Amino acid sequence: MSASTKLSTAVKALCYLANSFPQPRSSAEISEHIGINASKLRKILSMLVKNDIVESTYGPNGGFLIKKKPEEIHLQEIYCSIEDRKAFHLNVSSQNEGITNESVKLNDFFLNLFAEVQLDIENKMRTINIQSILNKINSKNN
Amino acid sequence: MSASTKLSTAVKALCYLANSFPQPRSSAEISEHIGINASKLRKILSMLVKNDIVESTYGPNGGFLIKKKPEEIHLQEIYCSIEDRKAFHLNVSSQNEGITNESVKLNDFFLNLFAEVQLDIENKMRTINIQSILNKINSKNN
DNA sequence: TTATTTGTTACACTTACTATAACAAATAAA
DNA sequence: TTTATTTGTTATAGTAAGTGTAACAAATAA
Repeated sequence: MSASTKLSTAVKALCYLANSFPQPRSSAEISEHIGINASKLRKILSMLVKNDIVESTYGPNGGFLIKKKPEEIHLQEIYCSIEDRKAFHLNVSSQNEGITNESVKLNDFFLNLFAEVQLDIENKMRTINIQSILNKINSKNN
Repeated sequence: MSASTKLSTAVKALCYLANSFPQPRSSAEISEHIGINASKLRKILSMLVKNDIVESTYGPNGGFLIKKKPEEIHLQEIYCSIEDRKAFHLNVSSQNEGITNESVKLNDFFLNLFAEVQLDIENKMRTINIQSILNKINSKNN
């Protein structure tokens, strides 16, 4: 599952949980609502639980409950919770043996460039939160 | 080969060709210099040839020659030459059957967001050209 | 005619992804 | 205490994608 797909799945689940609050929803309910396998969804949600964005209760009438206010949950925070590798996964070819000094410098150049792009993306994601997404979704009524 | 690895490989080759001008270099020479398989390199360079960034001559003493001035070759142009899919490959989960209207709207939201990020990256890549990279590489003399 | 070089295809190998199943751990309700 | 339910995690079988290299036709200079 790609990083961006995971992110959009997490956001769909969080929007559903935000609208359901304070009613807990099981992985079965959520997965049916947003169209994804329940087991896969639990993997994603369990990471949101570890990062205190969502709380879970076991057993009958249990499920997942949103733990923070929608306007306090930013895309960046969600992304960091579900993905350990850096956003959007940029590589540089780096063979460490027998390459020229020029190649090493170019590798550094690209690592810096990709780090900058990374930071731009993170800053953009920080400006977006679940509440603003909900507003955007609801404002268009077609 | 990931998009970003391809890009850095192409740039390494172009820097080498810029410094070699007007001496053509064979794929064997370039691949040895930058540390990559010659066959793979030819695949990348053949795309630069099709986009008039590099020219190639067959036969003895043939090889690849840079065709434009280093300051006129932008990262964005290189990227478009070697990659058909959009930069950095962002996905949105989109099952078309049995999903809610809410999910559809969220998919649209993410497609728009990723398109914006895409544009930001492209604009950044347009500000960088081979000459500016060569300058940066040479300015640090460690 | 020969040697060389590009451009492209093929292929075997490995790695990664995907979707689902299965089940232990936890817990509410009966 | 027992049962039903739900999470969290592991396993697994199947598919897809990436990797590195080889092979060879097309082109061309010597």
